[in-house]
Amino acid sequence: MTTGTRQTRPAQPTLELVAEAAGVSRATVSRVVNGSTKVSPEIVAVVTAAIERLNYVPNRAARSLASRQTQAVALVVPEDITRFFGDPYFAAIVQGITRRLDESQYILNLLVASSDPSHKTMRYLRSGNVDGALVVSHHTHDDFLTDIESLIPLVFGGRPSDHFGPNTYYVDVDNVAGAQVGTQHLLDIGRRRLGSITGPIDMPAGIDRFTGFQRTLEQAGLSADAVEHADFTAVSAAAAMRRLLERRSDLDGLFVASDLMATGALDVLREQGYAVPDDIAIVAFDDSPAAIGAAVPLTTISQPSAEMGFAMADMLLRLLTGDPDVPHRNIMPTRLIQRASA
Amino acid sequence: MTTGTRQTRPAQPTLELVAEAAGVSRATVSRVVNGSTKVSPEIVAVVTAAIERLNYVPNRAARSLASRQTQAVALVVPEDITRFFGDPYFAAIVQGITRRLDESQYILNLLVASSDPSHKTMRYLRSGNVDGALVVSHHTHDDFLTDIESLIPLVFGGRPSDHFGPNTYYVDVDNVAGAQVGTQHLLDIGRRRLGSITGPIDMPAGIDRFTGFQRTLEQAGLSADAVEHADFTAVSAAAAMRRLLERRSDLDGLFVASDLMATGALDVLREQGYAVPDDIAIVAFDDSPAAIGAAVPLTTISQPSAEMGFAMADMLLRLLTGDPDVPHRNIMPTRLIQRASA
DNA sequence: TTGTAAGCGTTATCAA
DNA sequence: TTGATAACGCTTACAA
Repeated sequence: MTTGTRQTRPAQPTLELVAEAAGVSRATVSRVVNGSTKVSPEIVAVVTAAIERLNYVPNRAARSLASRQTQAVALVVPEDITRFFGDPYFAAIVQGITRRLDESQYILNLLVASSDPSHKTMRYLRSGNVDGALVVSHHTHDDFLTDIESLIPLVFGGRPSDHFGPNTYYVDVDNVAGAQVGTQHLLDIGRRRLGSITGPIDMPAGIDRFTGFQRTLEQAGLSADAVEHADFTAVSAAAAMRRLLERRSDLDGLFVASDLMATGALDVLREQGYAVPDDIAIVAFDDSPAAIGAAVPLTTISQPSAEMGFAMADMLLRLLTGDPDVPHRNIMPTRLIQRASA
Repeated sequence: MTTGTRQTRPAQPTLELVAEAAGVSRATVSRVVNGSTKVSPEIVAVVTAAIERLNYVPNRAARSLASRQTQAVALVVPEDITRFFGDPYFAAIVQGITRRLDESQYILNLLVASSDPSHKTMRYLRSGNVDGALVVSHHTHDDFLTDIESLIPLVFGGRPSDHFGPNTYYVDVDNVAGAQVGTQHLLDIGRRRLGSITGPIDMPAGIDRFTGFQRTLEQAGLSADAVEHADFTAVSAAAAMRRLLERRSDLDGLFVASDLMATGALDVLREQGYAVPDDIAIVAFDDSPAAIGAAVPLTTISQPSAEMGFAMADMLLRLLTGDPDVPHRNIMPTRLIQRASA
């Protein structure tokens, strides 16, 4: 074959063909393919043989058109690719999701898009491509999903914004409580001049962890004004760290809303000659691989990211079976993991 | 609505409905939706209005059943999720691919699976889910794709194994030449006792980079037996580094087949008290973010990973249009990037 | 238990 | 330029 010869691609065998080869009707083949019990063993054998021989695989478009099901679910991530790949948190979530999905017939379609998500993603979800969707890293202004909610089941990773009603399904941790434990740990080891680098204030996880920090300091009668906001990236956290040090060079403790951000903060601290934890102790959040791999292994609030992904997928799958007793929320535990940074 | 009330989900409007609302035939609506020029402006206006009003979105299953096209392509990655997320190389590739695909109508379906790939992945590809596929991180034993090749266009990232004919499409760099440049650099800065940590020997990229290393040493009349194989992960590279040091504690230069692996090697070297580059100089491969972020910024062979992803997608898209002049290979340039490690 | 036949929501081929 | 009408490949009542 020479370059550019447009290849004639052999058509895949159809149900029709298998039926003919096996000497039965299309309906019977369909029953065999779908594992119906109401087919005699002999016929099953004949049909199965024909399927093998012809190397038959059902056409998904036809199948989903007829059955009104796709056997696929989407994972919607309203972030750009760089953030998606850059934060180990997502890796853990996806891992958990696929672990659950692998035991099912469902396949996963990844929709990672911050740019124009309202359009392409919406279209995708509304075109009947998937039976349901998982949503992580949800921002409060991402209200384009509210319409989708009435079309297909949605499960959120992290409490969704208030655009969504109280009947929304989600898996989360108690971010406020987690942040309180983390901040308290800094107090417990004797730190009193605490600062925080927060997540984005347009995300519940960002807000809640900040709230936990504030609340703990209030209760201790300390000021909580050494705060800078960032967006869960290392770069933004580094910038926040610089701003923080400019305002308050006397900090002795820092609560950072994610491990990845803590690595960014660490870089700046090292660069400016601060020792961690001696000068400044750090407690982070996530307990992702980034925590262990950090220049100073991070004391951090562990959340079971992979298990959360698993639970999300499980919740969605139950929803898809029409299970009437799926609880709307699943709040999973956090715990303090002590390492070198605090 | 109470917990568990099975929600009645509104059906999406169909072509039929739009046609009725606009007072035209289904065929005409279809023409408008697909941007046919042969529709009078007035009718276009009427139909468009009806589409807007009803919030119509075409059903993809029906469309692809009728048109025998899916407007989707797959990215097949025969690795497990952990490796996929762990190596910045994949992030760059995916970024390049989506950059190209975003300018098109096509959507991307990610198939990341090392376990039982022959089954689930095959089935997916053969079920008519996608019009074509991109394959990266291809192992020589991954011969399950050979059947697929006759069904849909395939474009490989990296030269595929010999299971595939000479008419296979792929985007690659000259790994042998790149490795030669890297190894030569170590010689140029006066190192003479060189070792290498290679990629997996079941991957062309692994083999070729090793070949480049060997060839350079041969030409210099030096021995190339201080070699350990790893699998492109940091962990495997760390183990390889330990084995290497056990055999040869007098190395003064090291060529490592990827940045990620170099970070694993660096950890071991630091742990065992070797200074980089003073005791041992290192040249790596990829020029991914891992190279800059490494404990010692890495001198490395840069390959244009994102551009390669872009080129792969572009090649596939051209193939899908039936373009008769798509070249079978696109070999992109590498170059040496000097940083601190050598 | 098996077969017949009517959809599923599009596109595409003809006529008009 | 527009409209019938027949596919596309499968599932699913309904009959037999």
